[in-house]
Amino acid sequence: MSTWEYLKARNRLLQALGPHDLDMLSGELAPVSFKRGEVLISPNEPITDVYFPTSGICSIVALASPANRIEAGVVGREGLVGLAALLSTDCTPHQCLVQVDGEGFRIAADRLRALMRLNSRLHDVLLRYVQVVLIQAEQTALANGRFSIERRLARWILMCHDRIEGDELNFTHELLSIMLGVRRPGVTVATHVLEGAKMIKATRGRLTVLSREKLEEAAGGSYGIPEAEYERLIGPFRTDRSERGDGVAAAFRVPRASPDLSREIYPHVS
Amino acid sequence: MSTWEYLKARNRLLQALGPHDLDMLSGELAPVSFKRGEVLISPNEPITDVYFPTSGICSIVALASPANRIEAGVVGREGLVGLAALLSTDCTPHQCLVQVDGEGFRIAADRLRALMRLNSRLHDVLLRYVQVVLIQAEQTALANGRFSIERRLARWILMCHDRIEGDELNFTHELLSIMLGVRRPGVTVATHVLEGAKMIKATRGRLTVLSREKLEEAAGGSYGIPEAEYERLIGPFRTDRSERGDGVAAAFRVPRASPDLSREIYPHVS
DNA sequence: TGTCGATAGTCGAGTGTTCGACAGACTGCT
DNA sequence: AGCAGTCTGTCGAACACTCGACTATCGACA
Repeated sequence: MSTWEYLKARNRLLQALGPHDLDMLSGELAPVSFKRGEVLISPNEPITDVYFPTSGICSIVALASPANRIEAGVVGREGLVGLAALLSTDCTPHQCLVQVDGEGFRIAADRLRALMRLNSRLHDVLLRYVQVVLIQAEQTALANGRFSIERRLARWILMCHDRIEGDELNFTHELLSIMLGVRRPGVTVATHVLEGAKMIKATRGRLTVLSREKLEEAAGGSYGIPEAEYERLIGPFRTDRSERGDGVAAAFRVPRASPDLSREIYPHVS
Repeated sequence: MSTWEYLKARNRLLQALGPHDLDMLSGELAPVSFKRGEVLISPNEPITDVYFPTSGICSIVALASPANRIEAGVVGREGLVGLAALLSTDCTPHQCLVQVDGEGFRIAADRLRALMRLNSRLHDVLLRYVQVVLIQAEQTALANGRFSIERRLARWILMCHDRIEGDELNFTHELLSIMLGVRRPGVTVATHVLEGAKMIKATRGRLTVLSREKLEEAAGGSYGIPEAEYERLIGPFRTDRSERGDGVAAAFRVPRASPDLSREIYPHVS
């Protein structure tokens, strides 16, 4: 099995297919990389490709007007970008943009649809993921309506932390404020509270997670439901920080996608 | 064609299938009626049946705890209840309950899934509806995060008005406050503003729409995107108040589902 | 080493919403 | 006609968040 094959299975949806069904898809998948700020899906423009990230984070941004926008969902290596293409649709009014640099695989939307018709395992896994995204959006509606900035910030940090390796998130308050749909100084204040409680450490443009447990408490129930649903329907969700093989079957153990960060997180590897 | 056949096509998804594909489904559909307060889908309980309403309104309620809940979506005769069943899933953490009495048709979830595999038209229409619901949830996240009670109330009234016949909605402020996720007196105040601007008339437990145009203005861009997506992907959306046949092909013109309201809205029928 | 742009922190005033509590008004029932 | 329960309207205080404006700080680069 080539290095590409290993890397493909870093995306948890592709991993969930298992070796046999992934094989079927494999020829269609082309490696890509994502840069922060890149727009993967533009509102009301045809979706030609679907992306399966193996690292990095993308945001689904709902917008009513350019000034009125808010994040409605987060996608990382557990998911895919271009969901509308699975739903017999060619485009969507929302946007999907890259928040954290990463890599992944691209497949032509019409090819993926064709394969879904042929392969029921693929069909099932991807539709289950749709269910998770739907629940994530609904939970975001709940959080936005009923939780304070502080709790929503804790929730957001947890959701991003689930999708990265290591504990460092490179986000400015400005960016956070856009995603949460609040004012920038509001984020500054909320950050201080979380920092004061030793949940995170914040430095200029960077945010380090110190205690997930405390953050989950701070999120006050706004975090966890879509994540649990993912685990129930698809499989293990978070980036595992304690083990090497990510809990993947031996045949699917993969080298790290970002070797430059490797020493920091897994000091004794390589 | 029997009266049941006419009634089935009152659901806009079934209507969108067209006579031929609806025929395929028809034997599986059993008539049901919904009463306000009924819970059609309970959190984390198996979804055995999917419902296609022909009248009435249901809410998709997102909840983190019994006290923390908010409406994340609205379903009427344009949609279906039990979406998770289409997504290779047996249950969902959210709730679906009846807000306005109505009628519709029930089909066993596994039968519907089987038919979706056989009939690509059915498959497409239903997945497109999933896309609309997803966008609705994302827009709700946006509205909850960035719009005032007043705008959200206007949005909510419009969404319900789209799904009923006539202009009267029987909702208490208490109920509205739960759906919008705000305090009850907040709804009272917002109602007064809309009433003062002659957008609605409010009496005890009842709310009459006077001007959709003004309401759409008051909603300030928070209304319309999922509705437009529905029309683009599936077909006409709103309950048409100006015509008799609802714009449906002659073969699908139907008698009203709720004969008791009939005279009020269609005075010369029957 | 100094400059400059980007990021973070702070302030007082104003607004929208909650909170707790209660008073009034409508409606169905007896 | 009277009562009970539900629904609506209102109050002052507290709070969360916004708004506009400004300052402080960091860090890259000259």
